[in-house]
Amino acid sequence: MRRSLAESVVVLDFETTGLSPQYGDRAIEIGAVLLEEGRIVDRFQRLMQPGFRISRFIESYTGITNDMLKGQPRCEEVMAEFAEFLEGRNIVAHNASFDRRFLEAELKRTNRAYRGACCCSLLVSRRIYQDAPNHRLQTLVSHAGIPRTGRFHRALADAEMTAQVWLSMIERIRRQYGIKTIYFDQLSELSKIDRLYVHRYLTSLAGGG
DNA sequence: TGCCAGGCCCTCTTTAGGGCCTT
Repeated sequence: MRRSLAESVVVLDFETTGLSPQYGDRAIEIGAVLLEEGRIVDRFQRLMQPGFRISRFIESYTGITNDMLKGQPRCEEVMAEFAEFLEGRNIVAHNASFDRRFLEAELKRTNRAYRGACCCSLLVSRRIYQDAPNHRLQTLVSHAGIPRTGRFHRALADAEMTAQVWLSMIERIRRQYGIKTIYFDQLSELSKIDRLYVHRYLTSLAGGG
């Protein structure tokens, strides 16, 4: 894995027709922001046609309607464009296993593959915001005092707010442990360790050990 | 349509079950 700053990543979010690409679900919207040294420097947002009508539940859940999807490009076209935006950078997503499954499934249809690393803001938040009432994106935005940038469950708004939650967690670690520079792979490691050992792990980073 | 998938995480656990997250 290329060692990159934790604040220099692509934060990604998909809206989809359901929960499982293996059972035929497809992406209908992708939203992503490019973070460079803690600032949003680029954005990517596209609606796309999944090839079939979406359910009323998804229309209601996302606010994306079948009418809105008429005339939009097919997933394959959008994913080819997004692959250039991504350029092998590391990814952050809220419940990243979900977005990664769709990313890989949709890229595969264009004979591409994602080879970068992926870190889950949900898993990190369970360790950094152990005091939050729950770890849904909407709750964390409120818990961290982050302003809403749009409608929840739309891809770009969710990607932007996930990015702000991500930066907020990094800032909390910095402030609490006096760590100047945090790397992506260190937060990736943090997302896997037992919650009981979070303090010990971050203290070791602060000490350079 | 949202019971459906998959992975994490807790506990009444580890030879398991169920809640939390994502759409």
